Amino acid sequence: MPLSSPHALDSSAVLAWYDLHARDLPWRVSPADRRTGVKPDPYKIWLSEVMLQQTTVAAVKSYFVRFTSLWPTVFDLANAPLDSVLREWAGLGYYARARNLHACAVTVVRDHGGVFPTSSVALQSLPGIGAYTSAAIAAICFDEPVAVLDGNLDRVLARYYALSVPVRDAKEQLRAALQVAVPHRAGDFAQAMMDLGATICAPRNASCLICPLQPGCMAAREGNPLLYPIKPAKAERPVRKGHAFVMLDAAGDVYLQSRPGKGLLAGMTEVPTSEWSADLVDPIYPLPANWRHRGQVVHIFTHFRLELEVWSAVVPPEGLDGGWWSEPALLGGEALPTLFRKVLAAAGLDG
DNA sequence: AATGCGGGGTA
DNA sequence: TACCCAGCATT
Repeated sequence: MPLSSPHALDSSAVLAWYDLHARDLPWRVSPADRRTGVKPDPYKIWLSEVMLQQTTVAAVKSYFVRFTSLWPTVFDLANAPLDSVLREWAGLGYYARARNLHACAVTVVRDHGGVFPTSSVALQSLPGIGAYTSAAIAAICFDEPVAVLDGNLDRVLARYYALSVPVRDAKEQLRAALQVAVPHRAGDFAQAMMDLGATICAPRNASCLICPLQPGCMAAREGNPLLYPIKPAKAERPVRKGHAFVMLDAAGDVYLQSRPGKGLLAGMTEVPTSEWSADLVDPIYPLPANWRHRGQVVHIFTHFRLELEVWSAVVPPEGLDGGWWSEPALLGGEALPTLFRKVLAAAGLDG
């Protein structure tokens, strides 16, 4: 399935569009500043790129500002306790990213004197930095002429070539087609293509009349660009059910514990729960008490839907092991993922 | 090559 | 509701 278009990908047209319409983002050096010699800070580009993995710009902005305020350099982040990094990451999702972020900072300080490697190949050996992120950092910070292929580019290129198969079945062909189009301004080109995908060639709206790539775009020529990219068959989302137990002591403090270091929500904070299974079984309470049903919480993960029945009770402070008691007013500072903030809210706590 | 891994914005 | 987002690590 060769890719074909009567026009090569016109990087000059894309750059000209970017010079006029670049998004203003907290981690970005504008094309105008870039031309005067301003260089992006690799630390901030790296941090933003990790946060942006499978995460929207809107969700990332406040986290990015918070992180750079707390830890302005890679040395600050490397010296921070992992626990505090996980706490600040809480709510952003994909928590392995936070662990890898900290591990990467430690590696850069210990093995590279606090200076990020400048090639995409070297960058990709660092924790949490894969094919996309290594290329993005190398292009944006150092103008390495490398193809930067993310979800936006998948969509833009699938439309440009009217790709008749799902993107995952033609990834390397798309990469090769993009690679030959990378211009001297490799960093601006990468950001331009992503901006184009985010604004003009969007998932549910394609503004072909103002698109700099329209002259060669096969999907635009066909007349229905939203037909692309072709979706692979979707698996349906199973349901898992269980119980969550919110325990309060006489002072009103709530019992919390840490999740295991691997797997779902690894290392994050939770309240005790039952096993999660396809069929709801009767609750087995952690302690005998006057348990009260406080309602149900529904939470959607990528690969399953979770329904938790929320129970609460006042319990004696002994008989529990491995966790700690937290004042309700301090819950905001705990590494609680959104699921357990919902559970606490159902039990009448702010979360 | 396929799977596990969050959460929110948006239509 | 369903989709999709500046993907990576593991198997």
